[in-house]
Amino acid sequence: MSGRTWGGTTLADRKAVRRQQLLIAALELVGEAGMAGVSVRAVCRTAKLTERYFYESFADREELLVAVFDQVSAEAAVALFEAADIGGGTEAVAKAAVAAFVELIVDDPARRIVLLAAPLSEPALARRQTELLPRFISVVQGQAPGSMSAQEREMGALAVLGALQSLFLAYVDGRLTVGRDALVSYCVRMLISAYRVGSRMGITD
Amino acid sequence: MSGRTWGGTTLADRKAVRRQQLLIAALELVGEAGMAGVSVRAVCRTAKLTERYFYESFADREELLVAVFDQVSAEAAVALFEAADIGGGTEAVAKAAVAAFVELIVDDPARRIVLLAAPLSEPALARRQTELLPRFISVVQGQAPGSMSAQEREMGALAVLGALQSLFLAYVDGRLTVGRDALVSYCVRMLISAYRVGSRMGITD
DNA sequence: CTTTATTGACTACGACTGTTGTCAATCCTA
DNA sequence: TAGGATTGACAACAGTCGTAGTCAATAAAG
Repeated sequence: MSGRTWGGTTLADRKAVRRQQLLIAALELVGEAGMAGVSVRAVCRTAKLTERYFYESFADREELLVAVFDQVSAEAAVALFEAADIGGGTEAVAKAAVAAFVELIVDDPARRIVLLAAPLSEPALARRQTELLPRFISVVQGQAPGSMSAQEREMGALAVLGALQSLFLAYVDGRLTVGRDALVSYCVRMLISAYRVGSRMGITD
Repeated sequence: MSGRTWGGTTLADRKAVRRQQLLIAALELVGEAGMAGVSVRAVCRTAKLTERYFYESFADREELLVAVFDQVSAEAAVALFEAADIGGGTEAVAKAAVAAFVELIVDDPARRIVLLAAPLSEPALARRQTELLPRFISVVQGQAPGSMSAQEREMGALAVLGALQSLFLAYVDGRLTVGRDALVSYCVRMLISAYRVGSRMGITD
C-alpha cells in the first residue's frame, strides 16, 4: 500500500508536500493580515487545498500555529547560531546575535509576528516559546553563574525575552525612535548584565 | 434642548450611563473570552443595548478598547500610587508597588488581560501604553540619573515593561513556577538595577 | 392634542467561521 | 477492464461579524 503512487509520488510524500504548503500559506497570511488572518479556511484557500487536507495534518488551528512557530524558530536559531559563530568574548557574540536577530525581524514582518507577537496572544505559542527559550538565550549568554538558582535563571530568561520583545516590537512599530545601532548596543548590554540582577543578592540602592 | 429629560434624566446623562455600560460589558467579555470576545455586537448584547448606542460613544472597536484601557489603567495607577505612598527608600517603594501590581493582576484576570496582554496584540493599545509608560515607571523609580540620554531612558522603560509583562504573564499562566515573593523580589531588583544598563557606558564582561 | 425627540426591536447587506459529508471524476494496480 | 484509492468541488449545519436603516411605540414639552 505504501508503495502505491499517484502522479508519481507516494501518499506519504503528497501528505508532506501538502503539510508544507499549509505552513507556507499560514506564514503568508500572517504577513498579510496578522494572526487574525489565519483561519482554517483562509489557510486552505491560500494553499489551494480543500479543508479535508487541513485535517490530514493538523487537528486544529492551534496545532498549525505551533508547527509554524517551530519551523520559523528553527530557521531563526540557525541564523543566530551562524551569526554567533564568530568567536570572541561574550559581548562580541551577543552583539552579532542581536544584530542578526534585529535584521531578521525588521526585514521579515511575517516572521517577526510569529516569533515576537504571536506568542503574546496565542497561549499555545507562549508555552512553546517558554520551552524553547533556554536554547535561544544560551546562544548569547553562555553559562550562567553557578551561584544562580534555577528559579533566578528562569526569571532572568523570561525577563530578557520580554524586554527584547518589547523593544523590538516598539522599534518596528515606530513607538521607539532610536537608531538600529543604539538599539543593538542597548540590547547587548542588557543581555550581558541581566545576570547581575539575580547574581547580586541583597542589592540596595 | 439640553434641559429636556427622558425618564427624569438628560440626554447627556443617559449617554454617559450607556457609555459606562458598554465599558463594563467590554471588560466583562475580556474576562470571559479574552480580547477575541470583544466585538461590537457582543459588547452591545452584554450591555443590553442596541448597536446604535455603540456608535453614539465610539467610532469603532478600537476606540472602545482604548477607553477600556484608559479606565483600567487609571484604576491601576491609583492602586500603585497608594501602595507606593509609604515613604522609605526606592527599594521599599518599588516593592510595595510591585506587590500591589502582582496582587491586582493575579486576582483580576480581565484587568490583567487589559493591562498586560491586550497591548501586545492590539496596536492601538500598544501605542497608548507607550504613552502612559513613563507615568507608571516613575512611581517606582523616581528620577533617572542625569547622565542618561532620553533614548536610554526610553529603551530602559520599554525593556522594564516588557520584562514585567513577560514575567507576570508567565507566572499567572503557570509557565513560571516560582513563589510570589520570589517574583516580587526579582522584579524589584530588576527595576532598581535597570538604569545600570544604561548608566554604565562601555561595559565589558 | 400636536409635534418632536427618543427608544427598542428589528432587517438588510455582504461577507466570514469550523467541521464534516457527498459525489463524480481521475488515477493506479492487478 | 474492474475495483479501490485518491482527488477536487462542492453542500450542509449553525452560527458569527460591522454598519446602517426602518418603523412603531413611547415620552416629553408647549
